[in-house]
Parts: sequence; C-alpha cells; structure tokens
Amino acid sequence: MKPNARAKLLDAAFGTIRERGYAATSVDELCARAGVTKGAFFHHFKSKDALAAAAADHWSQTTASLFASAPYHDHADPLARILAYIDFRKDLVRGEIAEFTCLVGTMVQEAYETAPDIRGACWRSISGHAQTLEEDIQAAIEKYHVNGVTAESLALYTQATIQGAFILAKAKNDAGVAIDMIDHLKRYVELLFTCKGREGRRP
Amino acid sequence: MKPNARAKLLDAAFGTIRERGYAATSVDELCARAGVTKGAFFHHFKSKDALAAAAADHWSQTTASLFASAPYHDHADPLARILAYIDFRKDLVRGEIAEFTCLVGTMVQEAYETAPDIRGACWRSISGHAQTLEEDIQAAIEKYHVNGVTAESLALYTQATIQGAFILAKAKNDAGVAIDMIDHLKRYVELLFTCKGREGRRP
DNA sequence: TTATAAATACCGACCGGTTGGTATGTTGTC
DNA sequence: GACAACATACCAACCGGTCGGTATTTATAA
Repeated sequence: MKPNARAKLLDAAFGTIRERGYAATSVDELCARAGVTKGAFFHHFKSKDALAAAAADHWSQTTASLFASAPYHDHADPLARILAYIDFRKDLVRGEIAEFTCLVGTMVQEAYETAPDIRGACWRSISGHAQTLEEDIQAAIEKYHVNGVTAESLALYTQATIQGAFILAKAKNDAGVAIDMIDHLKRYVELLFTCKGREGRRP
Repeated sequence: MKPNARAKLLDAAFGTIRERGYAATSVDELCARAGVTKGAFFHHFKSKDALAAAAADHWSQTTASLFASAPYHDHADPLARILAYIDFRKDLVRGEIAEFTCLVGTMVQEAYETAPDIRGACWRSISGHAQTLEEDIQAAIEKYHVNGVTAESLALYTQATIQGAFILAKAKNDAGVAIDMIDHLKRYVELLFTCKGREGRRP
C-alpha cells in the first residue's frame, strides 16, 4: 500500500538524527541505514530539509499513538493522571540515550534559524503533545483551586523540563540525571496542587 | 599579549554555533566571520573539534565572570539569593534567540555521541555553573529545613529547566515562552522552601 | 479477460560545489 | 636567527542534488 522506502527512510532518520544530529546526518548515510538508494530518497522527498520536516510530522504521529495508548489515563483524579503521566515519562528513560531522547528537540536547535519548515514541524510536535495534557491539567486546576497558573503554560513546562533533562543526560552521558530532573518536575506538580493553603486536597 | 586570531575565532564560534548549530558551521564561515584566514585557524586549533572544545571552555570562563559579578549575590537570605539568580536568568532573555541561548547546550546535542572531548567540555560548563549555586541552595535547605532534595540535584534542575526553556523558545520562535518557563522554575523553588508544613519561614 | 497506456517506485552513475585539513610560504618580534 | 603568528594555494573526500533509465503497479477501455 504505502511505499516502503519512505517509511524505512523516516525510521532511519529517527535513529541517525537522534545520534548525530541533523546537519551531521548525510543523505547517503540515511539511505545506507534504510537500505534504499539515493534515487528513492529524492523520489519521496524533494530535499533533505523536506525529509526532516516529514520526520518531525511522523514523530508527532508516532508519539501521539504511544501516549494515547499509555496507561496513565486510567485514573479517576485528574491530578493522579498528571502524576502518572510524569511517572510514565520517567519509565521511558532507559536504554541508550539516543533511544529515549526527543527527535524534534534535537532537530529544532539546529534548524530554528535556517529552516522555518522544520522549526514549525518541531513546534507542532512539542505543543501538540503538550495540548494532550491540558485537559487533565485544567480539570486539576479547577478541582484543587489553583490560581496563577494556566493549563497551557504548565503543560509546556512539563515538556521544557523533559527536554532539559535530555540535554543534561547527553552532557553527563548518564540517563540517571534525567530521571532526577523528572523527579523534580513531579515534586513541583505535587506542591503546586496540594500546598499553599489551598482549600482541600479532596473536595 | 594573547593572540588575536584565536580570540576572534572563539568569539565568532559563539555567534555562529548558536545560530546554526555546530555541524552546520563550517571552518570557512568561522574564519570569514572572525576576519582571519584558514591558516590562522589551523595554527591555533588542530581540528574543528578542538575549536569546539576550546569554545566550550571559553564559554565556561565567560559565563563564570558574568555571573560572578551579577547582583544576585547581594542578599542576606540564601533563598533570596537563589530567587534573585532566577530573576537574573530571566532578565538575560532578551534580544535575538541566538544571543541569549546556551552555546554548550546547543553543541552537546550534536556532539555527545561522536565527540567525547566536546561532550566533556559541555558537561564541565553546565555542571560547573550549577556548582556555583550549590552553596546558596545548601544554606537555604538547612535554614528552611527542607528534606528530600539535595543541593546538587536542585542546582542541576535549574539548568535543565533553563535549557528546556531555550528549546521551546527556539521551537516557537518566541522568547516569551522561555520567560514563562523560568517563572515556573521560580514558583517551584518558592513552594519547595516555604510550603508543606515546614518549620518556619524565618527561623 | 486482456492489451495497453500512464503513473508511480526505484535505481545508480554522475555533477559542481563545499568540506576539513595540509603544505609551504611570509612577516614581525625577541 | 629562531620561533610564533599568520597568509595563500591547494587537495582528496564528501556533500546535496540531478538525471536518464527501468521495474512495477494501477487505470482504462476494448
């Protein structure tokens, strides 16, 4: 049905770009890893940048289905769902660094100035994923009477923290530091919703 | 005293790498921006990777002197110093994105797998800067009787959050979102030190 | 059902420009 | 005259991208 080479190239891009970055990834290397020829590459993508933008979009779809089927939605309390989401993100941090870090977070640092299409695709990926958290956050804000924070801003903050955790893991060459950072994020959410003289933990 | 071309190349590296990333920055472009020739480049640096590692070390020194002379140290209370540090980081977020984002945070994403020397220099830069916060954090932890958090871990968390804020700013092409993220960091620190039935706000 | 036209998927040699790096000067200073 | 600090010319490898061609699938109509 769908062309095979295209899917293999997008899959190869996930791996190679997360390992070496976008600019350092050559079209030839991508083709070799995907087991296709250069002709196939430029048949499916009009340029290397177009492949990158397509990879970012494909990343959005891949992560969307991963998180949609994840178990953290199965809590009655919205705050419990948020905390379970954070735990789930922590559980994903295992194996090689290139296997759990974020494709679009890596790419956007190289492309934000020079490639607007890639930048836009990366932002759609990050903000689109953040939006899937907004409903739960909004419900928790109302249930626990938190003020001074918007659901959109807090949702983005979870993503910022996780992206930063990945940078530290890469710099230290140690996944453990990323887990520590996500623990801080969880503590922040707990404090935010259960402290500071707010009305009730269970309304 | 110190050779001129070397300093000009390191300065050019700060700008170019933060704009386009490391791999996309060519030696020729660096030389053109610095106003020196290729011969001068390879006289001072044995390879492009060596320049990158030297730039990361120079970044450490530059930021160290910037923060050493910053006014946030002038508070009697250690928590006030930490919060003033966060405010100072927020104040630095202005102008073009490439002017306030972090060189080593950008570079390490491209180099962590393939260039151990660059990765090490980037980690020294990040963790070294975090260490300058540890003394204040440790004092605040003791003064406000906070437990469950180490000074080292919280210091690194401030850096992770700020790095993540930069990624979001690049993706959205908007510095404002970075400021929002740093506001969350400040709120976390405030909650951490003043909530949850801890003994006293002022001992 | 089958002949055929048209579109799609893919191949791999090739191209001009760019890349990081080198080899060999030249110049100024102690 | 020794040595560091540059400058100039050059190179082989690699880069993204093109192009003429072929294999395979799909659409159409007799």
